[in-house]
Amino acid sequence: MSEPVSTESGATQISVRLDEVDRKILFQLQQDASLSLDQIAERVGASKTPVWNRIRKLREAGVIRKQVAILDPEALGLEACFFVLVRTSEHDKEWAGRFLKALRDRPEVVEAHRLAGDIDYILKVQVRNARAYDRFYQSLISEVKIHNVTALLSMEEIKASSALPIPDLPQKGA
Amino acid sequence: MSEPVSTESGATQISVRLDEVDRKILFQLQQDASLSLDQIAERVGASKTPVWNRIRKLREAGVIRKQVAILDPEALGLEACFFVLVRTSEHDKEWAGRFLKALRDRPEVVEAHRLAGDIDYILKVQVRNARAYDRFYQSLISEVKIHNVTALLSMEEIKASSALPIPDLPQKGA
DNA sequence: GTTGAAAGGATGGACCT
DNA sequence: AGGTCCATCCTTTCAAC
Repeated sequence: MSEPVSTESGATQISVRLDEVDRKILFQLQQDASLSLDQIAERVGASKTPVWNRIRKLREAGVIRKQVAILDPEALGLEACFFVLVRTSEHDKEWAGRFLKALRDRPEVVEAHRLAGDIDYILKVQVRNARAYDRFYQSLISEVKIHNVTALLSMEEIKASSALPIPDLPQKGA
Repeated sequence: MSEPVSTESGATQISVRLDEVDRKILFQLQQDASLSLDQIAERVGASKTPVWNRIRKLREAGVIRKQVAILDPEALGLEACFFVLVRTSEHDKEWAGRFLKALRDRPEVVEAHRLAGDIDYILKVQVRNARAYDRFYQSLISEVKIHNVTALLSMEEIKASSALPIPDLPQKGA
């Protein structure tokens, strides 16, 4: 028995070394996580047990965060998608905390990043229509003070990939 | 009861009527698609078979698109995320086709939208570092002519939800 | 909508290469 | 280390109520 490697759920392992097989497994799981072990094993050219052990380790190491269903926004009636560029004059901690909470509390904010440069934040907001966006916007600015907002309306989703690019293995002996 | 609607894999159903139970199921599956039927049934307050039938229908109707593993970008060494605002002078079909192909061919382009307004496109690009972004950028502009590019560097992912807001689902605190 | 039964997949052990 | 076989448990799937 080896001692259990304590890998907490939140712990991000920076230096996870992935070999070719790991990357193939991740590639498959990013495409379709409903595949059976057998199918994955076949596609990566290995057999069940080692594949299963690798998946388990990748989960424990936090490389695989979770497994989710991807829904169709249009089927849910969410036909409007906005990217919102936010500039603020206030940069104190207290403001940032309230802004953050305001974003977290609103499910229509699907993504939010703090940026470098003169634009402070970018949000991705998924709503039913322009009116719903305006309600969101009014509600947000009434909760936190924002200096300047630019909304970019998406006309067409050209590409939407939940799959991250999996980096190439550093070639040893190259 | 309605006649079976012919739902091809790609066909987007605009008018899918979802009841409370459907929405609860979708809510759960967006959070964690690795839950067993039993667990989902318990959480939505129904029992196995009807839940199973609903999930099946939601899949057939295209509301549930797929099931994927979500990976941790940092664990993969993808520590830089850029939002790229693209303006172009060329708006002909041929250019758009080549631009689209260029985006589709590059896995580091995780998301791309065509916009209304004076910015024509927004891209989300996930790469290892600034140098990798520059390589991407040089490669892209050498392939297609682009009038103006602004890159916004993410300093911090404040919120990243693969979950869409499901209309009319009572949020906690209501 | 509920129960339960049969089929198939996941998990992990033992053992071999 | 990975591969094979296997045994057990859990889940999905679907028939019957």
